[in-house]
Amino acid sequence: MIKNLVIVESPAKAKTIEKFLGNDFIVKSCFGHIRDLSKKELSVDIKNGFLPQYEIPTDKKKLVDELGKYAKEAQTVWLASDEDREGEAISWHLAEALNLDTAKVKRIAFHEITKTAILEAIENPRTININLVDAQQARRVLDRLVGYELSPLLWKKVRPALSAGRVQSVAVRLIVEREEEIRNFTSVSFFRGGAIFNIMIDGKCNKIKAELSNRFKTKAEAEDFLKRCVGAEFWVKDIETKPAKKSPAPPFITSTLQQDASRKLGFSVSKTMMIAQQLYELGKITYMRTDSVNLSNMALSMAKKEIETTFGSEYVKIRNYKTKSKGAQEAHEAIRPTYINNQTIEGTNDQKKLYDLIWKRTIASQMSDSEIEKTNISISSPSVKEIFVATGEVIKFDGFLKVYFESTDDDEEENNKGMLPPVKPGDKLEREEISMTERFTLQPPRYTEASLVKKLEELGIGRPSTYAPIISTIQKREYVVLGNKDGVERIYYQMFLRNDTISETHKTETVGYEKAKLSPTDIGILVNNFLKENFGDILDYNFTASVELEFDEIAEGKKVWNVMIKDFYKNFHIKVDETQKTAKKVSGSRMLGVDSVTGKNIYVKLGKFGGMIQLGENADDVKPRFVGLLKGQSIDNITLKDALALLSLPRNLGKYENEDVVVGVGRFGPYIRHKGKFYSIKKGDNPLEISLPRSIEIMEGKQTKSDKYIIKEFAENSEIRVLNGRYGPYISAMKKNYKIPKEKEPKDLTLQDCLDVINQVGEKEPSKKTAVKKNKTKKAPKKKTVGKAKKSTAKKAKTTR
DNA sequence: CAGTGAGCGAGCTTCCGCTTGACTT
Repeated sequence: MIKNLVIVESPAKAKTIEKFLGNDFIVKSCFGHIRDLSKKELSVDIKNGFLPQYEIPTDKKKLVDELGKYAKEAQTVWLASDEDREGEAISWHLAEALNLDTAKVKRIAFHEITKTAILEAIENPRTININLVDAQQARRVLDRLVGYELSPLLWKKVRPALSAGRVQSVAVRLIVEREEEIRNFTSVSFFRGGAIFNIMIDGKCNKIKAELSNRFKTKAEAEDFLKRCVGAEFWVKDIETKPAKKSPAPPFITSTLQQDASRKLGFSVSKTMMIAQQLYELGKITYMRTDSVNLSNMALSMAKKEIETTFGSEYVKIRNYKTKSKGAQEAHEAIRPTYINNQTIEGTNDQKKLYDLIWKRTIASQMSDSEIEKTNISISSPSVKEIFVATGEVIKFDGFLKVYFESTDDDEEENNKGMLPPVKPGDKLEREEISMTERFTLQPPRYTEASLVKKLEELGIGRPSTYAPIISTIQKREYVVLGNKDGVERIYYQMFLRNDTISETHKTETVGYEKAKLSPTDIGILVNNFLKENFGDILDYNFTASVELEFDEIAEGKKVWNVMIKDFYKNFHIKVDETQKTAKKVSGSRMLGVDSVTGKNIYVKLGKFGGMIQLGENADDVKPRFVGLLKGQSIDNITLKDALALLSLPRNLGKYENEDVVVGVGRFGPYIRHKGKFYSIKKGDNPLEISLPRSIEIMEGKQTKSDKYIIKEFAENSEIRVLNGRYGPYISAMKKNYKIPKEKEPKDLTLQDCLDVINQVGEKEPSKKTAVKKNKTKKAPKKKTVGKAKKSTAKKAKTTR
């Protein structure tokens, strides 16, 4: 006989809470939602008040049965799902699916996992708030209607298996439009002035670096300025010192953790979440999917104590932060260490790094402001009207900067400004050098995973639990790709005035180097244009915000959920029908020009297998010619010249071993054909330019590569082989793969060695659970990690003259 | 492995938000 059953969402939470409650309580987890609309069909009865048809997914059936058994036995069932819209719905679904007697159901909620918070919740139970549940149903049904009516439209009008939705389609739109901005951007150059002055103080020479307060648009103007400075003498005109303050950033929430881990640790969004999940399950940090910057009173007092003992009481400043983000539901605390007195933890390197970041941010959020003194020295000359300014910064009190420095995406070489020498107005300065450097306006940056999350959060689109999945969905659908771009070299001019002589040099720098940035694909651009044209209201950046307002009204009982849905659906569905009937199939077809040899039209369009060039009309008696685009080419930016080059394929390079070597583009990309055999041309070689000798090299290289694939074969048993795979050498036997023991050299393995390995693994089979877990921790973070975000203008100064 | 792309029509695909687990050497 069970007295009390408590159901929470997360199993880790269940474990913790069980410790706080006495023996009269058993705590179980429902692992999130237990019912949903069927995946197979719409499952919304449109004719019948949009009644949702819920079902228990197969992988949840066992769990629901189990919970049902406990609930039946229990005197009281405490539904303790999160206190937000989704959480309320989870409680309601539990009550419905478990067939709970209302008399024995009590709804409780707590925002922090502390004993006092939980006991207090138990003291103050309530009933399920059906208005809030209805708001969730409205959200769920709206998303289903949008997703399941727009997606099939795309299958018909663009390409099968595509998808659209309230969230993902806006995410794609952001990336597509940023790319358009970049394409329409033209970089403008200007000249920035700088100077180095010297002054003797107490027999010591001090240098002052200063910047000219205005810029010049042209080289001529810049040069003119230097000419005017010939012979000029400079004095300190004015000194201004003012105190400044910097305040720490609020504690982490999901989005800010993702951004900071991306900038400082180079983690991808999904990697951050995976490591955070591990830390949470180990009891090291609080819940990692949260939109609240709030810290519990217990956490605040722990932080206070920790700061006092580590840094001193003058470093303490307890603060309450207010959540700013749109649509925040604040069901949890901010992300913080469970025990703030643990400055470090045991664990993997990644776990340690992420914990360190969380610890520092949490601690810093409760520390004093840093106090800075800023000094501006203005320097002028009677001969020129322009003014130089030297700026210096002195930290009077470091405050929170002692532990944590918040970086931003767009910090332009803010070199740490040091102290300035103690000069007085009227001091004469010796002019060592005045320089003019050509700079360029920067194009808008492409989104990183983390900066996309930031933008989505600003728009109130998506939730902490969905940021990482959104990014993977839009990549899985091939709407966007995460890629790197090599920089290009650019020349810039520099002029100097030294000893009243003007000199000029030009230098080169590498710009536009990018790592792990999101850019749209052809299909992403086409789908976005299609949706924007026909469903502009849903793609509107404010769509989510405006429906959220309505959900809030439903939650407050001011609106009826299915009336709201009806109002929305009426116009939406008409538009879907209309588009279905009238819109033409989208291929992105564009005429590039006319082929001078055949006189036929040349088009570029998106075919079943990607972008292609078409020569001639579909309606012609003769079938048109097709050539696939090369990697890096897109239907969006290809030119007639590129198309003509592609149409020149397949190209005969000449003879090798008395047979023709032909280069072309086919099903699997560019290839070389020789004696009926195909050889793929990999990245780095261009089929339009490749030479005969290089082709021969590739053909010969191919043989050695396939040789390398098989390390060892055994005459006695052809089913067992030692192979070289993606993750290194392994044993393959009867379609199963085995790890090679560390102490063995792959190429020296005998058949017996292999059999031993296979048999050993067979013995281990029964202890599945431990074996699996071991595996998991060992190789989990092997996925490619995103490198540290680098500045887009990496200077590689190299004097060429 | 194999070097397409027309058109026909079968049967398939899809949303967002809660949670973790999983047979990758």
